[in-house]
Amino acid sequence: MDTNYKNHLGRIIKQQRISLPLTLQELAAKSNVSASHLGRIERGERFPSAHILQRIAKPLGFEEDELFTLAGYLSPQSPMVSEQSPAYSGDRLDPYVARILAQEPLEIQRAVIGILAILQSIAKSKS
Amino acid sequence: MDTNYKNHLGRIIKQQRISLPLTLQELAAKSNVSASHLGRIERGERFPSAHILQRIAKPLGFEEDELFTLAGYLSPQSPMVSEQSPAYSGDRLDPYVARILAQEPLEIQRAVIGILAILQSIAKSKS
DNA sequence: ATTATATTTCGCCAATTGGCATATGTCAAT
DNA sequence: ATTGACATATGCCAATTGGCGAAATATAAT
Repeated sequence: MDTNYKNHLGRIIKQQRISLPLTLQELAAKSNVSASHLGRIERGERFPSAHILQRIAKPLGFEEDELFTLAGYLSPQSPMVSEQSPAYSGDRLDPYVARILAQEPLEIQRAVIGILAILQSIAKSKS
Repeated sequence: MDTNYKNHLGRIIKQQRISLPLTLQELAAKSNVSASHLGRIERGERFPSAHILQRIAKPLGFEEDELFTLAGYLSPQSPMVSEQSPAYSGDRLDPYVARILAQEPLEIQRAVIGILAILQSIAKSKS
């Protein structure tokens, strides 16, 4: 069972791995980290050390500092998202979220927003 | 042991601590890392984990990513401050979608991605 | 010198990591 | 169904981390 709330990192890693797509063994081969360990990390039974994160970052398509930030090892100090569009200024869009969504075609991106709006209206009607 | 090999980091940390100046105990108090552990790190008997590095970075006057790089956890190439992430380069994230999502708290952003993943798996199972 | 006091190092130990080997699914084709 | 091939999960274990308290060493003051 998808246990705790606390396992953000494992879910992110797994999702990224699946989306490539890679099996645990393939990722293990590319990163020199045992598949069993990777599996435990994904389901939150182990917490990856910095060395492990460094090894799996590029094979997963992450920048090293990005993964470190997601793991909570690096504070999200990055001004990355505050690029061109001044519309971003106040609020922050999570780099990981942006990366996943950017892979989707435009209509999917918009559909996601639409679903979000529906869920919000539902939540609002209950309060 | 390798008393002079990878102990690069220990020397840097000790030198920085002395130059401030701080005692091991003072640094321990500021960083919530035991003085004994800090001492062993400085003389290369222990290798600091990412959590420890994160705790001692600011008290020592380092930037977090700076210390991580010195520790060999982060590759020297630091494009963080430059500008946009290369991860976005291939695919595009619609500015409108980005603006809407950026207004939501982080957990909502992540939840949206999670829902997207579920829908994708459902769609996949039908094809 | 001889205390007193601060600072560093050491001995021990619980907790965690991460690998290897093995077990348990999962799914296709025969 | 049975087999075989692959993917993921588990059992076990060596190695490391990091804290606490005590010993050792340095520093200061009388």
